[in-house]
Amino acid sequence: MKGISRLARELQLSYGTISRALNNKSGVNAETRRKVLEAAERLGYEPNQAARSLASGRTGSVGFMIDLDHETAASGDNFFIGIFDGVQSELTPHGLDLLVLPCPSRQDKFAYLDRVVSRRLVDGMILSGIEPEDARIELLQSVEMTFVTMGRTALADDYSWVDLDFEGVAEAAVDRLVAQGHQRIAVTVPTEDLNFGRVFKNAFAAALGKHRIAFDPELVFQTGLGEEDGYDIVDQLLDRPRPATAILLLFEVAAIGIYRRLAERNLTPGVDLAIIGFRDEAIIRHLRPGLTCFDLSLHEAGRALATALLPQLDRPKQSGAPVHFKVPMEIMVRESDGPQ
Amino acid sequence: MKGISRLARELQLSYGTISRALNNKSGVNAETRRKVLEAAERLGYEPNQAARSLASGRTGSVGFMIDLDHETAASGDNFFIGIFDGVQSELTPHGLDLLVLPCPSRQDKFAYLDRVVSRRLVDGMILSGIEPEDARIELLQSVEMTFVTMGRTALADDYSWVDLDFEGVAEAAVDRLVAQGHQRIAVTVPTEDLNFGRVFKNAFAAALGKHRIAFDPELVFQTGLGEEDGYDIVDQLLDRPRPATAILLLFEVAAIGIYRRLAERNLTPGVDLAIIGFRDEAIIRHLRPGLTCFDLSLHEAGRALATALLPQLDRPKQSGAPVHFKVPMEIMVRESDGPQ
DNA sequence: CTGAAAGCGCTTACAG
DNA sequence: CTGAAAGCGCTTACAG
Repeated sequence: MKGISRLARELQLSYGTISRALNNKSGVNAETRRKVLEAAERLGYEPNQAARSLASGRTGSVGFMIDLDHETAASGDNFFIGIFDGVQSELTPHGLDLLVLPCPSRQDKFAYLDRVVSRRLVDGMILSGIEPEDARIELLQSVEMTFVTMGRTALADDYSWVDLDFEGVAEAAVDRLVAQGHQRIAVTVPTEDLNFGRVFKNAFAAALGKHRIAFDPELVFQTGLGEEDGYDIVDQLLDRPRPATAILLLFEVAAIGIYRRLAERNLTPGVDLAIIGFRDEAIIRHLRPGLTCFDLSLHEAGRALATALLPQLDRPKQSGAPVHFKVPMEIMVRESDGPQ
Repeated sequence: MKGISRLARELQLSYGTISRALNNKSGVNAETRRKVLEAAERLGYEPNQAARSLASGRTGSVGFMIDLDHETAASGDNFFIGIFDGVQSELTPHGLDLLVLPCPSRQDKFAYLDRVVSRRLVDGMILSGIEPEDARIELLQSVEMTFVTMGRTALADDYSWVDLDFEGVAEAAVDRLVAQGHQRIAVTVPTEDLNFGRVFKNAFAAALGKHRIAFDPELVFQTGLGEEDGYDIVDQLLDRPRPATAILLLFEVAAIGIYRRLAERNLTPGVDLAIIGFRDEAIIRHLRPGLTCFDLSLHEAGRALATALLPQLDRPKQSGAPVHFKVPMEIMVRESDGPQ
């Protein structure tokens, strides 16, 4: 005698009434509901999720797909931890669980997602590591599964996404550097086929354009995400006919490598090269002079993802207008970006 | 007409036969099986997981519970990414999925797990962030859910665990430092109530004992996991009646802070203070002089977790002897731990 | 080797 | 407001 039948016998009520009471459906006597809830609590009853899913067609959970691929994972670290927490904070009150679905590094992302979706493991999906043309989006659209992405594709229009405000970052950084007299501003973007590199580059070019500064492709460096990538770039920045006087980074730890190489060359950040970093993470806070970079709330990003997902989850199909939310990033001025 | 019934009509076979063919059960004609598999492939059939779970009592997935708590999460980052990949590599061939279950920072870990277990979301669990006395273990034992832990409790005997070889680390590091003339060796352990701090401290005391060096509690520093915690410790190490001459770390990034503070005091790692770090992560590889630390395979750790879990998953109850596996950590000698 | 049928533990129209 | 019953899509003894 297990599950709901145990409650039914204990309470002398039908399955239906118990189910309705437990699920907060209308049309249950308040006193009956109280009794059911009390008995459930007392007997430690939790509904069997498989049975519930099969009967209702809903799993009560949301999947968050991440890559276990090395390059992206390296930057992922604490990034996703913060996001997950934000997502949960919005999901839990709605009785929804978050299931993180790690796609093995060896496995094809599309095939992995296809299987998750076909097996009906979750009611909705959150995708990350978005590529400029990401087939996963069409997959989810074709099977009518509710989803939202962390990051956007090149044609970011007909679905909901949340992304960092790369445009805002590019503009704030360029505005500030130009105001300080810089004209030769370099940027780093990922070598990967990740779309945010493209977004950022475009935004950067636009920000330069606003100040009537020509965009120089030679000052765009496609690099990995590591500390060593920052290290390697310094000589390329400085030892050229027209050296860069400033650099804007998309990865946290690259700044550490830049500082190190500058130190080796007896140069000073903010004096010999203006540097603006990306996220204000613990790992870069010890740099001296302090690294000017951007503050953002991962928790807010997570909440935004859940918030975009929830209405669609409640009433699928009636999609409404897609949500496009850019998580604001606020510049934190320190000492690494002095005048030219 | 969906799911298995579509196949049934297409093939003119009963549900039972199709199910048996799909699930690789014995007693199906080879030709029949081939036809079923072909049709399933062609029609893109994937069994509904809820129905399958309800009927079979097995979910086909393994849960990996992680904390979203800040302190532990900070170190977690790439650590877990590597482990997940190792776990998957063993699970996938068995048709099992890995579901990462992030416990929100605000939520009680026991209650979170209790709910997961009661709802029968997974067939087996992997636990991390193990405390010296971790009630979650008794919970899983009492409901007879298969599990293995990443890390061990104080009484690590009647269940399977995989842990880093803290004993090996302590011994190798102490042996090496003592051989170089060090007698005043300090260590950092987590302030948290995480058991690995305890394990490491005991192993460290034992390693000292082997060399007949008294264990001095004043040289054990309970600190956070951050770079700044390393920074803060340097003065405490050196500005005391009998200064420490060496330090052994449990966290990767603490070394960065130690280097920084030493540089400020015009002291050199490996000359004025011997330092042995923990994991050989990208983030510490740029340190000069190079940080002596330990190499380990996260992938192997993940594989060990899955390997310990799989036999129990196949035949529950017939537990067999619990697996206790320590992931070897090999010392990588660089320049930060010179003679006294 | 294959089929018919019960059953897994819930939810949800449908009556009353 | 409550009960009786069908049904969600599979698996698995049980016959044959």
